[in-house]
Amino acid sequence: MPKDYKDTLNLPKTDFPMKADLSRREPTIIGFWEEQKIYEKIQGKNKGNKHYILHDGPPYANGHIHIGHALNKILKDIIIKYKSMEGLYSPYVPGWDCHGLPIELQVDKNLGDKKEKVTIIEKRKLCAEYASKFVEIQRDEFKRLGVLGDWSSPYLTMSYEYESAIVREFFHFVRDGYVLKRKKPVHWCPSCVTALAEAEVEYADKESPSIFVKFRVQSSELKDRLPALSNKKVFILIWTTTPWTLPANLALAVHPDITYVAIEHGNENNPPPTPFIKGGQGGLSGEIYIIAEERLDALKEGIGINGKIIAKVSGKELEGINACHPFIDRKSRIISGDFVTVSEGTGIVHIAPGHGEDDYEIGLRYNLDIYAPVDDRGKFTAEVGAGQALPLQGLSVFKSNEIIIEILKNKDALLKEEKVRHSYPHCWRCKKPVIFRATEQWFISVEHHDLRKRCLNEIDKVYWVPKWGKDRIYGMLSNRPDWCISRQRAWGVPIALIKCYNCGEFIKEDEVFNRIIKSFETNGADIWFMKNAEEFLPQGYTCRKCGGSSFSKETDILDVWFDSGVSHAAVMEADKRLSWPADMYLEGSDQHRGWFQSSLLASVGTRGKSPYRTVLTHGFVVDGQGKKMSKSLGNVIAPQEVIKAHGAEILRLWVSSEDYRDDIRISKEILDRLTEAYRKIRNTCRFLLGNVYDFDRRDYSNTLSEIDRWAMSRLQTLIKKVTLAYENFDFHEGFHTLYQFCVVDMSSFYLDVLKDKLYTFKSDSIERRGAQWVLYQILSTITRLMAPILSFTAEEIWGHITNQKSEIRSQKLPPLNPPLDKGGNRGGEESVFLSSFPEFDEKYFDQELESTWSDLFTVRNEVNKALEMKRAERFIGNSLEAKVTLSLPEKYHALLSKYSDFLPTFFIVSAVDIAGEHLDGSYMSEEIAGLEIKIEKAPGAKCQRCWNWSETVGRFADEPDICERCYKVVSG
RNA sequence: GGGCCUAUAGCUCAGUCGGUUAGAGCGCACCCCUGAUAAGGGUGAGGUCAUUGGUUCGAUUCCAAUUAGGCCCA
Repeated sequence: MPKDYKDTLNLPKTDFPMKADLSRREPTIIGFWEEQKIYEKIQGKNKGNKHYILHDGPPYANGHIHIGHALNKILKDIIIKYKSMEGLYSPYVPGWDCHGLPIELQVDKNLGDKKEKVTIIEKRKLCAEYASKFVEIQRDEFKRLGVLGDWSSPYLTMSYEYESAIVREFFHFVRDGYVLKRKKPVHWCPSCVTALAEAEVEYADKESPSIFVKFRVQSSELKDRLPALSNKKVFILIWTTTPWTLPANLALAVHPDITYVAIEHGNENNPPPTPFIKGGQGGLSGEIYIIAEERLDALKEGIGINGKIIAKVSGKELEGINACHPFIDRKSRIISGDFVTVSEGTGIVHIAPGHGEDDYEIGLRYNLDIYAPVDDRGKFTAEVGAGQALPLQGLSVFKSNEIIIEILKNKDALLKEEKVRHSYPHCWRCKKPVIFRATEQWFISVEHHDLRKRCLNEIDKVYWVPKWGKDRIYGMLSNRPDWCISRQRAWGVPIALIKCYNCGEFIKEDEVFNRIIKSFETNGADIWFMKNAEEFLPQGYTCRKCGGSSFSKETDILDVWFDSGVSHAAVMEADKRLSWPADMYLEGSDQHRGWFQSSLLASVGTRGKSPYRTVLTHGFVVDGQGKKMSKSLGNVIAPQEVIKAHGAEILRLWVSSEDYRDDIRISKEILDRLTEAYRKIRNTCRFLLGNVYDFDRRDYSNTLSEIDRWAMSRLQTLIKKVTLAYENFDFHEGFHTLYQFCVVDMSSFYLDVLKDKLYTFKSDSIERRGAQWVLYQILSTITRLMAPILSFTAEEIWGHITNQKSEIRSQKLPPLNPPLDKGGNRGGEESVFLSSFPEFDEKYFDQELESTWSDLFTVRNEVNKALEMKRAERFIGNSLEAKVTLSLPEKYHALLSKYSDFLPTFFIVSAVDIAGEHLDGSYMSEEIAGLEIKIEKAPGAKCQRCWNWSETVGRFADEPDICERCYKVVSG
């Protein structure tokens, strides 16, 4: 039994555990950050430095967080931590969106039958409580992700200050003339007598009439444009399933680019099969119908029209022609809209701007009246029929369908009638069909003072990541209608306007506005619902217009997008911790329509400038197949589950590893891969820690061997790449670069090669100390490079680096200071986040060295292949059993000869020879022409201490099992 | 149906301003080591660069269409 030399070696020592046990350890680290007030210390340290404000978009305070929230907050956290380590003042003030329908609905649901009895104030109180509850829950869930921020004082859109800021900003718009009241169709439940939000509408099957209606076109309208049709009975054909909207018909819409045909019904070559319709007078021979060409076949079959095409015309050419309303003495103009399709109907759409979304939009464009002669209970008003006697007044619209069909028949305007079953909106509460009906709503005009144009200009100045975000919001904003800001709801900030009871004039005086703002500031928006209108006015106030002295309050509330849209003013501008404008807004790509846009409008409208300099958007989280997550598909992955199974750190690593510009995938396999990657990084750091346990922390930078200088240069390259990745928000590139550094440069090469030196050399030898110095630099550097992403692990490692955690050290060593550890210990003893981000150091970067070594690696790879072949033959096991003989081509001969002493270490073999000629039985390289590699057993015997094979083993009588090199160490 | 976007190995990503056999790491297979050990090392097999057309001497790269998927609208 040979002597055991293990105790004479410097094997790695560390109490940094290999097993991360993240889900258990993470809460401890969060506790450490909280107790030590690390976030506050970061802010204190950077206060006064250049700002980098990332303004948090408020998530909705409803429900637990999902994986998309996690993605969003982690991305924000990575940026803020990076910027903070760079020395920028980058506070994180989280916020929540607290008002709005979903919360109100949930509260209604909880109230059940009691809902009708509670007052608005009581309900608002319940809503606030509900929102508070989820603010608490989400706050804990966000903190659990390792996100650092000012969690103790977030901004809430329902706080008094915020609510008063909302009305203040609203008044700003009012004062500048942006705000107007206008009719707009909304979903309306005639049975509950209330407006419904989209979320309150359920789609269910319903039977409706399906009718084809003729609109006569007078010859005079056609003379110039379509002379072929003049002097004939020409009709435009439309199809509808809501006959009751016909009294409100004001136009007919065609698609400008669709081809329409005029078909002469039942000409002599093609007599009509009469009677061919059920329940109508039908088409008469000789009548001409205009329909979309593509609908021709379907309509021949469906409604039996038949005949010769006598004209073809594009939609564009039809535009402007006036048709006659079938039963009201009114023109119905042909207009063109892109929403018209040929998928059903006739390719021509009946337009009632007061009763449809498209109809409304196109109606605005063509300046049509937003006409809806229907009251709150869904009954026709006296207005219906425009002065003509129609038997519709006071009749429910659903019941009037039959009568209207009867009228059409009598007027010979009905071409076909049948019933259809289709999906139709119903009220979620009473389950009855709803209608679309124009009601008075408040708007912010996007044309006033060129608001739209000014916003588009600002979009141009913002830096969009990824860059297509600009096109997206630009397109959306270019086409968006005026901003409808009123909601007929309880849970929100009221449109705090007061109107004269007598003349209807709204008060728009600063004095009144300021009183209201003040009142909201001290009492919250609830006060609006508690006091009379007069109480918000100065004593004895009279209407400036009519002198009236009684007033009423507007009771609609503001769209919640207005709430969050003014956060730039309510938070960034108002909060002492922040500043305006923000350097970054960072949200999912859905916010191009949402927050990015509402914030832009709110800011440009009142400040003339965009509230953000950079907008970064991420995609949505989808499953491993790229499909969206849904309960019904059963492919939902909750962040809470991932945290429980793997730890929040793995979630953070996931966020950093994927390209968030696109949709990002998550699956079991992805998480498994990341867990592996995590272990590799962790173990690399553990090995580094284990090998610097006895480092004396002196400066060895001037005594480095070439391989150490190579490692230092690679480290500089790493710093450069990772920093660039953070700067460009390409976190996944940073992750991949760091990971590959750990795997390729460190684990599989540098650390493997270094073991011999670290373990077997004299512990305080200059060679070993130099290597330790480098390992320390690497450890300190990569820990800080990973900190914004792998925050928990970086902090854990940092504790060991800075000596706080280590029980192994026998003596307290002096801390490392720059330049020994550049940036690592500038007040950063306590937390990695108080240290500085690593900086590229020109001094250690050596491009020439790296490129020389790149050639050496090419040869090394070939040697590995040769060794592997011999291993497969069972000729060798451990590579140290081998001696390598090289025959080299010209190009490599000089290079390798220069490194001949180093080559055994480099290849991790016991001996290397460079031969001048062809070698028998050698491996012939395919990579390098002329390279031959011969593998033989290394001469001598295996040294029991360093495991190298050497002919010097046995020369020392007192230590017969070890080599000369080891003998010197052991006996010295 | 419209706007914006995506598609490179099992996974996550590079790359090609159009030009010889398309890269990396992981995973996988096989092997070695047992002094990073629920670790470490080596070798290898994996891709018609979504499909189909077009431009070009030449396309994974440019263009168009299609398919699949995502967000926002309708």
